[in-house]
Amino acid sequence: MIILDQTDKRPIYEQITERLSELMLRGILGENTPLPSVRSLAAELSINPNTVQRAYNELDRLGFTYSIKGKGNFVAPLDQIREERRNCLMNEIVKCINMAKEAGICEEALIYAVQSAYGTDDDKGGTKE
Amino acid sequence: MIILDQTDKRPIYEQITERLSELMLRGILGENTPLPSVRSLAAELSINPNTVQRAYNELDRLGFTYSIKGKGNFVAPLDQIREERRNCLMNEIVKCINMAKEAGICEEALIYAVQSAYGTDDDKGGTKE
DNA sequence: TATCTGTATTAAGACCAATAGTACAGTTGG
DNA sequence: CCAACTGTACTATTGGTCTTAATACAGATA
Repeated sequence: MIILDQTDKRPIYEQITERLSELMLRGILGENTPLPSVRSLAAELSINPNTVQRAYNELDRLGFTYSIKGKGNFVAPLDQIREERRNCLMNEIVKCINMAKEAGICEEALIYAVQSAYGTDDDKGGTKE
Repeated sequence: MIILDQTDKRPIYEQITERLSELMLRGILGENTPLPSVRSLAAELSINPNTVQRAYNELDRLGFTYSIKGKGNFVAPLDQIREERRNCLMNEIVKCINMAKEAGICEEALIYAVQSAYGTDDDKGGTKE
């Protein structure tokens, strides 16, 4: 479910947070699904329970999960989270586009990049997936 | 020339590196322009000379500047740097686009964002610049 | 009640950013 | 030549964060 990347320089708790939120955003972990317990995930990853708890705290703070004492941590309803995610991504993309413009990248190159990703360009690439 | 953001959690040397590379990419600091000396910039920013030197090392390593012992640090020829910058930005944008697709953002929204930035959308915004 | 769950706290070690101080090497102008 | 500038290198120390470690307490459940 989770694989830690030792070469990744980011903190372990951040890797866990990112990985789990990714699984939730993709729907692989559905609403109200219980996460592994703090202690069991720590044992599985051979890390300290405190580190797992820190990751879970982050997820809770960000609204990805809710926790019930004595029962566990559970995936929260994520429609609102997904909407925020989209807004956040659009902001990021607008920033990137403006930087691209400033760096001298032409509009057509960006349009083409979008069409390639969505498989709507004339012939190339997007046959798979 | 450089203003440090105390609220910025990134290291000081990174802020300096970013700010100076920005000035160079925009042509505000032209080719072969000498940067402030390690000690003078440190005095100006009220930080340690070692921190400035670390920033200058980064710029040198990235190809933004070249240094001559006893003379100073100078802005490097930047055509190649600009090209690398464009490649880097395009990679970033492709990543963003793919994340957007995965998050459920439609192709049209991205096309519109591009057109808005370049002022080629029908009526909105892009009157200035 | 035993055992699972989450939560909180404190202490210690490792690592990095940054400071401080010193030293050495090359350049330049008087 | 020499004083004063430049870059560069090195060690030591401080402060903060990440992580581990060891407890402790509280709620849920079979």
